[in-house]
Amino acid sequence: MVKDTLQAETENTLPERSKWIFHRCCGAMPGSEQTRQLLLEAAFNEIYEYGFQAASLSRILKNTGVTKGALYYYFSSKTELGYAVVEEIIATSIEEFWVKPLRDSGSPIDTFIELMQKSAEETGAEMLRLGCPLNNLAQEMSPIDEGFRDRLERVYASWRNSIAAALEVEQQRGQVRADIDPEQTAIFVLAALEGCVGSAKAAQSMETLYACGSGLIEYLKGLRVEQGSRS
Amino acid sequence: MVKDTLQAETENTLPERSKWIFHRCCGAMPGSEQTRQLLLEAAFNEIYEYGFQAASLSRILKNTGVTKGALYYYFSSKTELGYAVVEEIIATSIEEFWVKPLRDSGSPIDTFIELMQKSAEETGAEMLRLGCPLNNLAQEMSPIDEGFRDRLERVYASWRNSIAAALEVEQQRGQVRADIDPEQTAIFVLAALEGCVGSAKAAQSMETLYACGSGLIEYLKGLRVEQGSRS
DNA sequence: CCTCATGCATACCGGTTGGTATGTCTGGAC
DNA sequence: GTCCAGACATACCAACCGGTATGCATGAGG
Repeated sequence: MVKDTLQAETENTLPERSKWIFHRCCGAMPGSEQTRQLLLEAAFNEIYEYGFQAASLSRILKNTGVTKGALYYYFSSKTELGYAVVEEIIATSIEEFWVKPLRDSGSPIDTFIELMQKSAEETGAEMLRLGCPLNNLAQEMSPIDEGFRDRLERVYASWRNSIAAALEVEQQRGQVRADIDPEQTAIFVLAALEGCVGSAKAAQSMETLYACGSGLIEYLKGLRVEQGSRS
Repeated sequence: MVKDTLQAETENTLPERSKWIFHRCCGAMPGSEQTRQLLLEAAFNEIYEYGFQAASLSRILKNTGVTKGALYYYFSSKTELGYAVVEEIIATSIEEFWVKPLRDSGSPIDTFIELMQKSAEETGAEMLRLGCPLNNLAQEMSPIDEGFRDRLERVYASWRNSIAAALEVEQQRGQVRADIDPEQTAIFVLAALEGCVGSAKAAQSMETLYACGSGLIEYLKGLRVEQGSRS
């Protein structure tokens, strides 16, 4: 029944949702790469909602209308599917949302603060309920699976480096205090950011998110050189 | 075989580990409360290692030598066992380690920093690998189980309040800047602290833990009123 | 000495899990 | 028309899951 609904006439016809994914992710895709992408997106959602260990392949298959044979044609195991989600969904979305804007920005600290606000606005509700996908996976899987740890840490490193570079740029321009270590500060800023999201999720409270975000923003502004007289 | 090893002669004789737990937790216990406590401790370890959802009752039973009948005699379900772990293991340990020392301290901010260092020294290795038990559970279960969220948030609230109270005390003494809001700052400090532990866990790197901790300590010191001239 | 509740121990259950083996359909090369 | 590989679909599997029903030893109370 589900199958009938999903596979309308020809097998190239996919349900509306998958078409959206199809267009959003990669433009034209050869042959059945759509199926793979569909699975990746569904796996991401499933993992985001339940965590990797509790993520159910059957549920992913039910949600996509894809069968188990197809899944195991593209991914050799649940773990490999998880790895692919990290590398192809999570990594790229962090890259697009944080790393590129920070790299291309004229005043990166302002950009960082704007991205925090943008993130709260755009994905606020989802983030409040489920937290940060990257951090969720890292907390769950880092201690028990090296493969996940490697891949996740690579994403973190890229993110962290983009923050450190931003701080260094502003430092050389004299916009940021000379006595801070950009690398170390970047580590702390990223930790605090993830901590804020996590706290808000734990409390399921938007107020916590804002209170916490304000704290971080104040900290960031405190990194700037004091201008004018004391106050 | 396992059973033979564990139940030596009389059924009051418990393995060495459980005796240690027995003494550590509650002093003399009437009758079979030992079994309950043994289960709680083992369940805590299992949950700490794998998370709640992936925690296996069979593994807990294997590790303790207790049987399923005994477990379900004390706890009506896996979920109730989890709740009990939060209330009787996690809550009390946070209370003992953080809340009481902060409440009884003369200079709470210094005490807080000392507790951070003490925590890194005492449970550093475990914390590096597995993170903070409270935060782990909160991140995993808050979105999907209200019962967990309630109980965990209560622990967080107590912890947070003890930090806010500490800041307020120092503020009234003129040791801490008057322009900060103790409540909001406490939220951020706690978030940053959990963020630091989480980052170190994600990276599985002691350097990250120290770098991150230093960042937080600097932030805390920045809350103090500037003494002497500008510098 | 009998009773009865406490404190377990054992056996079993239906459901779900990740994983696999085999079958089938289809479009393009020749 | 034939062949073959890519792209799935179906059926099945052992392992494990949380949970339950029942059996049984034991010490205290009457």
